[in-house]
Amino acid sequence: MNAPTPMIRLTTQRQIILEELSKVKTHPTASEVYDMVRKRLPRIGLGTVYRNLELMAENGMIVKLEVGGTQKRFDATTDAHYHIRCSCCGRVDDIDVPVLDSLVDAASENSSYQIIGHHIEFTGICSKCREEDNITSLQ
Amino acid sequence: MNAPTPMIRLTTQRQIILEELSKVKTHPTASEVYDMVRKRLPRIGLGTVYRNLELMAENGMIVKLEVGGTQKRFDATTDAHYHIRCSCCGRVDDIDVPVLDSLVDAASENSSYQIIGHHIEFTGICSKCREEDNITSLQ
DNA sequence: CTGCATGCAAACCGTTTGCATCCCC
DNA sequence: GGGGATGCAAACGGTTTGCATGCAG
Repeated sequence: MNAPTPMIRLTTQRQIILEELSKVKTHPTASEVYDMVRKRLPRIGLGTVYRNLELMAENGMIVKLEVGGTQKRFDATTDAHYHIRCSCCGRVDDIDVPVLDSLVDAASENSSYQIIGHHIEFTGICSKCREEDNITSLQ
Repeated sequence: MNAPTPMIRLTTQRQIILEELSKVKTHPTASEVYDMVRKRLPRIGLGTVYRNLELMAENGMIVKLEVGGTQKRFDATTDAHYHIRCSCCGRVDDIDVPVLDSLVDAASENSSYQIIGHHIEFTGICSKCREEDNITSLQ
């Protein structure tokens, strides 16, 4: 499952990916991270970005957000918190609602699964899309 | 956004897709639905399945589950309820935890979004995967 | 030095779409 | 009869992977 971290090599690419991800409070997709990183490392490959985001997520350094929409998103903040996704443009923000750890207990009693965790995803329309009354297709 | 339902034509394909989806309590992916339907309509196209699942979701006849994992999943049960996804094999089941409508109010007070709804997704290991101590890569 | 990490490009997989034909209303 | 629906296949977008080379330890 999560191996005892077999020592994670500190390459320039990894440092910069982590730095750039930590800089933003949005929850960028892999290709958004790629764009940010490419400004500092123009020759980096998209594959490297994917490989390292995945690896850092496995090592608990960052979080891979399993949210709706077509693309995975990444978050350098690893404390438990919930998210809200704009049905219109797909952006994801943190939302300040207290974390309900008790839910896991409640769920454990009503399921044959061995429960690991939970996540709440709110959906709504962000203020930007409301301004632009962006009546495009909802994601 | 959601048009006032411009009358949805009752084709054989639609009926059978809906019937097959209603038959199961799992939450099949589009290609799983395709496989089920193909037993009764061998010439149906995968595109037709996608188009109709999408259309029925827009019309509120079924629900498209915006859950983690690589594929979207579909649910013929439209009442609000939460789900649990197996990190090991990706299957999704219903979970019997009371629906917390109050969350939306709490969220509304702490966000600039106009909130539409929410969904809770638990993650865990299903009993089948535990038996097989299926230590494959987690999704 | 040696093996893990990288850049590059091709492959992959789920989903969408264009188009000629079909068939429900 | 006509317009939406279908089957088919090609295109698409996001992600993964194979491979020769590079570089951290």
